Amino acid sequence: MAQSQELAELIRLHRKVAKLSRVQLAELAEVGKTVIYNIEHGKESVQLDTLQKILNVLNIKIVLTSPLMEDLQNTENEKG
Amino acid sequence: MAQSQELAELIRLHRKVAKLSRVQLAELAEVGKTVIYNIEHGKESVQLDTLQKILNVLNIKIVLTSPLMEDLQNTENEKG
DNA sequence: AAAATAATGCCGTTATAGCAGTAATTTATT
DNA sequence: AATAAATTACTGCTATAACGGCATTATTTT
Repeated sequence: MAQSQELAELIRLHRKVAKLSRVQLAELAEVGKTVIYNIEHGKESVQLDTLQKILNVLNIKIVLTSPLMEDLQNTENEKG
Repeated sequence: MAQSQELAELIRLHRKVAKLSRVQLAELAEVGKTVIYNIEHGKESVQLDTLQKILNVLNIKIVLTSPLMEDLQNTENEKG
């Protein structure tokens, strides 16, 4: 996934496009403003659930993929 | 993304398929075994970077998507 | 089936993520 | 261009994620 720097800019970009200040985003996401500050300053060490709250507000989805999951997906579709 | 329960089973499934014990996975991922134990027991509160280490070993990718990103992607491809 | 080996479960401790508050800086208003 | 308003930066504090160690349970070997 995104390196810390990328995550930082991803969040920042989405926040800016949404015309939100950090405090506003923090309030909407129901997290402290420090988290957003930290993330945007390249700190990769964020709780998954905290990040999720922020991503939800910004309409960003986390998708997990793997060869195994794709295989299972395919097998699922081939049944018949 | 996956709820905690789903993440738990996602990790467990991949670990099992890879024939790894928690301790082995922990060592490969260079994290404590407690983290894996916690995740597999449905604890959503995990550090992103810690989770990343585990997912790397299990060959699971985190992908972030959003309408905005897709728009930018499209605009990028339409240049010409 | 006993012994040995391995895996899982759980606990006390420690480092730190996330918190609210305040200072500094930037932007908007008159 | 002052003043006000808003945003960002930084700080000390607290709750807890992650750690290793030990106990328990499961699996394998003889």
